Amino acid sequence: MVQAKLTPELLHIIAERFKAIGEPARLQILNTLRDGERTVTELVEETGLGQGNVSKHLQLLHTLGFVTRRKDGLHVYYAIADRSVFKLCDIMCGRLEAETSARRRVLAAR
Amino acid sequence: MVQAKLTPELLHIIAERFKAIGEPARLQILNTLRDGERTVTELVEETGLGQGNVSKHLQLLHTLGFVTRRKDGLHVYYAIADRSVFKLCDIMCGRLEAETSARRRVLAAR
DNA sequence: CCGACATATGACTGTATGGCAATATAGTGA
DNA sequence: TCACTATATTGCCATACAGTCATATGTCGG
Repeated sequence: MVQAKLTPELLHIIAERFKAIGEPARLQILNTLRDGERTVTELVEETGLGQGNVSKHLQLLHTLGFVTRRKDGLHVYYAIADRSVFKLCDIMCGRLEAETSARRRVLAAR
Repeated sequence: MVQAKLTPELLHIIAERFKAIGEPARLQILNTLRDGERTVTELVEETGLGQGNVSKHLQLLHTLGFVTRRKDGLHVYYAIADRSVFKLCDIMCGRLEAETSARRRVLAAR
């Protein structure tokens, strides 16, 4: 949150996007797309999620700008729209590691 | 998501934390804490949220490591635990701006 | 001890949402 | 046109959760 004016509307928009990636299935989909675009069927196979479920998640991810979508005949390809989403995840993982380290230090001090 | 092994468990833990900040009220609380620790009452006044509501959100934010908590007599002070949460928000805002710019470019090309 | 104050917590309600099953829709080739 | 395939969509159900209200709990000072 840059020191810009935080209107309730902006808070809502930001929160909405965090909520989108606050779902394991959607994170899994994004991670699967990490090394290249995929069709829905491929995502279904690689994630083990149901087809209808994947489709629903993709719709939301597309609507909120997390993935791009292109159609080629029968096939629809989805890909990561902006790789900064992985930066978000990296930061969150870093926090987790820092927390874990802090916990280990507490235990070691006993 | 660093190229580390992404177990379902890790996905869940990461998602849980994104979900925590995927709620406008909690973002508002974090933003209010941005320039210094506050008591619950101060947060209630400054956010306009209900006391019970604020308390509940704080409990979750504390449990997930977003805020620290210290007690001083009658008062409990909450503060930001790790300022990287604002880095998360900055990145998300940056994405929004990029999206908005891209949209303006599309419109201008008409 | 009691009253005031600050905070946490429990119960309830209404709304949102993930996952599933079924079906609709779109595209292709024979 | 029809059958097949890929994908999107709809409706339903169970669960999660935000917000509210009331109450419980802890602290302090007279």
